[in-house]
Amino acid sequence: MGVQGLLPFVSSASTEVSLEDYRGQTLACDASVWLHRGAISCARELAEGEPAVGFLRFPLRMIALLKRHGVRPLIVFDGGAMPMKARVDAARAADRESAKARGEFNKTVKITAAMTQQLIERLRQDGVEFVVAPFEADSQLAFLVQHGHAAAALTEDSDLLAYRCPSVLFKLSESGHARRITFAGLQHAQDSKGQLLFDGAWEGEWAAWEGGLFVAMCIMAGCDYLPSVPGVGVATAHKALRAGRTVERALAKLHSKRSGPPAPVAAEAYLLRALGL
DNA sequence: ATCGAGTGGATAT
DNA sequence: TCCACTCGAT
Ligand SMILES: [Mn+2]
Repeated sequence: MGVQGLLPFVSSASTEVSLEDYRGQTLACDASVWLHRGAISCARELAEGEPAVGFLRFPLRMIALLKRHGVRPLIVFDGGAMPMKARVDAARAADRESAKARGEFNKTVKITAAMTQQLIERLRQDGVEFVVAPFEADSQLAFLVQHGHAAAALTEDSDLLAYRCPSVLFKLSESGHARRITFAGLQHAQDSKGQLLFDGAWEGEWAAWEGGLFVAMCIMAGCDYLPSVPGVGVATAHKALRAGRTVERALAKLHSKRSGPPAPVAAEAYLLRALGL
């Protein structure tokens, strides 16, 4: 899921880059999207339990693409299931079941531990480095970049920005080009009218976003771990935080303007605890 | 304007 | 594992 609507919201902060820009460097690669895309090529076989290895082709091709540009791939796999993500996991399992009933095999694709293990065996043979994250790959990718083990993360997941990953590459194409968003670059993100989103409204505004408001915005707009607040997306969360300048005042503002059923209390409690407030 | 639910898509020839 | 797009509701 990621943070719904976040990438379009901050797209002005993205720049076109080439893998050539990372020649001689390491990129931490999100294995899950590559595996899913690969699995589509043999979705029916996988759905019917037939032996299949075709799903390996796409990830191996992407690794070859990186190597061709002199980039060292560090493949990051999802590890254990996150207890807090059980709600989303259950919803996806139900979606897969109904898709199977309708014969839409593309939507039944589930990456199993056995499939992950097959790719890992190939990586071992090929001498490609990899790590298995304790839980989701998202936070592991951010960690690797934050600590200098990789120059950037290569993924499709907007959650990497919520995890404050310093540099993220999205939408890699066969030509070796991608869109890069750096966390620091968010300071210059603009709205459609050219106005800065996270700086310039008051003295030191960017420092406040960098120091926690941006993460709070992502959580308020909805994450996989909590039921989202109805009617609040990225834009509304951004406006409330900008007007309130603190999470507490932003939440109070949203409460006061709220119509309809009361907002879930649990989400707010978790948010405040997550932010240490 | 903004949200969110629904739909379609990612492969490969 | 995710995203982009459309469209009705608010
Ligand atoms: Mn994620």
